[in-house]
Amino acid sequence: MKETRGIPCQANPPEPMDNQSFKQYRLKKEPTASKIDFKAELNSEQYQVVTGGDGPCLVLAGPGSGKTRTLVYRVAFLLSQFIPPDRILLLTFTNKAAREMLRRVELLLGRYPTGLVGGTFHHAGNLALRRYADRIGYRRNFTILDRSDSKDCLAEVVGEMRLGKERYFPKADVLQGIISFSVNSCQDLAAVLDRQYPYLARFQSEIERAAAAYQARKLAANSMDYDDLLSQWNRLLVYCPEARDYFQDRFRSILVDEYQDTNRLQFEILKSLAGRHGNLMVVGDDAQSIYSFRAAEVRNTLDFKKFFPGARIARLETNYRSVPEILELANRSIAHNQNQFPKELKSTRPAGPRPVLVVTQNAFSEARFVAQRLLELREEGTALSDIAVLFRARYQVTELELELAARGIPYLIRGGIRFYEQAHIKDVLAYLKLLVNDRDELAWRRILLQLDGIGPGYFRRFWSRVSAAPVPMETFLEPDSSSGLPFRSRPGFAGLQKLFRELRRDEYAGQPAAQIKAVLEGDYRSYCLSNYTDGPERLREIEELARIALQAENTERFLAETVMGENFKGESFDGNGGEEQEMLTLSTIHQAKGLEWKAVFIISLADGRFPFARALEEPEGLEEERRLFYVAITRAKQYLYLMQPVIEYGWEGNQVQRLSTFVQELPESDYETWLAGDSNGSAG
DNA sequence: TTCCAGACGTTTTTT
DNA sequence: ACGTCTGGAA
Repeated sequence: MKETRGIPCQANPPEPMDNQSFKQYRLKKEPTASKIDFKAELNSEQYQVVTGGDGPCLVLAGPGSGKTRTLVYRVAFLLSQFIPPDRILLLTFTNKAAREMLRRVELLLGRYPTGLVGGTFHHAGNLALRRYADRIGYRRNFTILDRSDSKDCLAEVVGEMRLGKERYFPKADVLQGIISFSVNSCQDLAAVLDRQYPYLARFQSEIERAAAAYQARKLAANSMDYDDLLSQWNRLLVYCPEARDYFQDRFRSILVDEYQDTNRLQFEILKSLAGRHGNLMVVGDDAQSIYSFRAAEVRNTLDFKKFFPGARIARLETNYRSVPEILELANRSIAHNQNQFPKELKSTRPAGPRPVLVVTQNAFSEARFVAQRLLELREEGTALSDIAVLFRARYQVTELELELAARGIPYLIRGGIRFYEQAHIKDVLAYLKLLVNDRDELAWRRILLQLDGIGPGYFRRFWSRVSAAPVPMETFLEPDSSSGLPFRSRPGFAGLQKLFRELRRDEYAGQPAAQIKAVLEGDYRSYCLSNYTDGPERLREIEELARIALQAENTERFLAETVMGENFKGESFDGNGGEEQEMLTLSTIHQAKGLEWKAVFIISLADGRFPFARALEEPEGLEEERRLFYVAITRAKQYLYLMQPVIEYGWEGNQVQRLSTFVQELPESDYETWLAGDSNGSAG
């Protein structure tokens, strides 16, 4: 999978498209697409979409209407029309959705079509920038900052500018949110402050200065944050005609899944990419727009026709997934929203069981019920892998995790802390980052602060000297480069120099797995064991990381994919590491989008937990939460359990919680109600 | 300046 | 219960 995806990162300028090389693709590589009998395999709605002509097209698709399938078949159709795979761009929003999409392309065609670029917007942005970053002032070997890196960087900037001294000046977290929203929504900071942070408006000029300094800092470190992968890509398309021409020519067909989640910035990118030919097919469902906190613009969907005059609009309103009882519940729920395209979803499935509201005493009895019921379902023939438990926020699932662990039920948890965001993983990645980009200030910082006797102060001195050098790594490796650092740090510093001398030898070049091993064999193993109580476990994870790295093409690619979260299926390790093992899925609703299970439990359906209290502070908050509920319900094919814990086991004693608004507003005839039988809902 | 200990407040969703 | 912040000692 790794080597077949994406634009190769080559140093030379793009070659012109020539038909000769495309012919080879047609004849040798993609015979399968032309053999597909589209008419036989698709229903009439889907067929219209799949075989429709070029030009802009908006597909409004309800849940379970086979929209990803339609998109995948559209790709196959294009290939069968002799369009070479490398002239197709397939975009979506999350890694999860991207993986699913690409998996199905592969499944349908028998193999991944060589050259087809598919993945998240960030993935595509990364590839585009690897090719052209030098045109906008960066170098092509830039490294990528994850959320906490960029937060640290921002905190550093604020500290140096002495802005933090102002009372109530926003903390780095908040600042990052503001800046990120401004970038993604293409609004200037003043507008964002005005509309969403009026209480911070008095800091406007300071925030603007901090944002500018942050941007400059990243440029100097030759590193980009997640937002840069989009905004710099967009800059490239706007300011570099050569790059724009290249991408406009190269991608003669662009397909976007989960379009309702795109934001203004992504829209601008799409406009540039599809600007010349307009061959843009987007598929989405406004009722499933759940990323407004990331500046998703439902207007992109609602006003598609305005932006792309002459656009076709197609609808997929048949639902193949859920039994009518579940679909009925979903339709009733979403009808409470004002802002939407009303849709008439029809189920094709025969009648099934009614959804069930299960009232339990508290989160522990809720967990017990779920565990017990899912074992029964398994007895009745539903595979564990066909069951999911969905929740609004990560912390809501802890009681269930305990219960599952106690019963030895295997599960895969999605959402929450990501594998690559853990300290020990980031530590190791920092070494690799320096091998790729020795201007990466945050990587240097991370590594040097591990040394005894070096803190932020000494690091600053070190970096102001070394960053001025033409090649920071060379300067670092010079014998006297530790001058100015405290005596105590000298052994560690020398060890670090030795490690990097080793890592720069040819046999490590482009071999991230070998590099990771060398880092471990340096001082990191001891560091890990002496700093973390669960050191051995962390080491095991690092070895796992090395195993994954074996698959990577080179270090640069490995780092980018890892930081963008593409390398880990479940974002965390499961005990057995077996992919095919029968496992229950635990997932945030956000991450569950686009997936389906035979049986679905939605836990924590109490006001305040879901709808989530803090989300209601936003103006459109309740509607977005309801869309989230809608997404959750429509994941279920046959069995749907709505779980209500009555008593909140909180810090300030126990409190009775109201049933979630989203269930209350449904007619009681649409579901059954069960009272979970166990009375000893003790807090274990 | 670094580093440790203890207090504090805090808990969304993703790239 | 968990990372982040603060203050004080080395």
